[in-house]
Amino acid sequence: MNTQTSCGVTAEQLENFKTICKAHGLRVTPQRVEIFKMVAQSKEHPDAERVFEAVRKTMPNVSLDTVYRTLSSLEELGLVFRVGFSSKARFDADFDEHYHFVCTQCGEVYDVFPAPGERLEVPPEVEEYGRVHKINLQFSGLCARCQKETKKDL
Amino acid sequence: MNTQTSCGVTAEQLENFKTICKAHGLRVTPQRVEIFKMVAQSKEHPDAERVFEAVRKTMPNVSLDTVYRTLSSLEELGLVFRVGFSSKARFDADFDEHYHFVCTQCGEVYDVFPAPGERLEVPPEVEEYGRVHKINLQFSGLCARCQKETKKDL
DNA sequence: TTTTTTGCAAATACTTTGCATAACG
DNA sequence: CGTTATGCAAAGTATTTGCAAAAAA
Repeated sequence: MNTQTSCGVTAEQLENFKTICKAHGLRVTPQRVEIFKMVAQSKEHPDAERVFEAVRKTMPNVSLDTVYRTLSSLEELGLVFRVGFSSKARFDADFDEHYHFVCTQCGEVYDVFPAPGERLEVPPEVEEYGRVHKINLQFSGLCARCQKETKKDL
Repeated sequence: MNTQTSCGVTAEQLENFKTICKAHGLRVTPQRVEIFKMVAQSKEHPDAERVFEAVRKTMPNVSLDTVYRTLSSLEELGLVFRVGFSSKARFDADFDEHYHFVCTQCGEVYDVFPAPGERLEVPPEVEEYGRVHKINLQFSGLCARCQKETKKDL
């Protein structure tokens, strides 16, 4: 069974990756290259373990912690991102339709209630995948408070 | 400093909670009541630890694992939900605007690319909280494959 | 050669589970 | 009373970290 992980990364993507690494003072190591290629060519939203298994095939002694470290680095460089939220679970009991603004710096979660006219509709193509029970819309960025904090520090 | 956890739960909410518990054969224990009240009245999207601390004030010997267990139960009953995603991190390197359909049963993540006309706009009120760097829109439900599986089992 | 990165192992964070006792209905 | 839920302690996952050796610039 082929879990469709293949397809390949373009030369430009790889160049871009190297350029960005260098621009941030990060060395272009074979581990980083392989890990980036794996995520970039995958269509399966792999977790760290999955990346580890895949990379291990061509590089038998990578370690899982290098995968974790590299994924974090790539994320900081903006070359890769996390699907959804993660880490610890947070709960809500407000079933009125609303969205969240999550601050990437302090982690604060703000509720955003849409004005009557601009509530989100489920696009019809989504229904092809299954029946939607819940919509989760999350905006992320630097919150106003952290923006101020950052300015103060300059 | 008051982290605005208060405000109170309505009598109807509490009645509803009790009714639903009973309907599902779950006992209405003081722990469940307190934990539900805490989440329902909170505006801060608390994590398990936070619920634990809060509930402990009025009920000094609740245990953290009861909080975890109860939050899971309440979630199954549909009285509470998780904000965002959780558990393990999954990565993506496709920066073309797209959304995800996540199957609540098998965990599969499907990409959904919006048609040109129906791309999501950032509602203006969101910008009040901060500058949006990333949008994460996730639909969840039972995927087509799991729907079939479920039918088969009957 | 200097600094960064890696692999290893150990630590940490979050969450779940087994079991005897306590509590609900 | 019978069954379910709780608290405790211990086990699991997911992820992070300290450190010496190895590799990049």
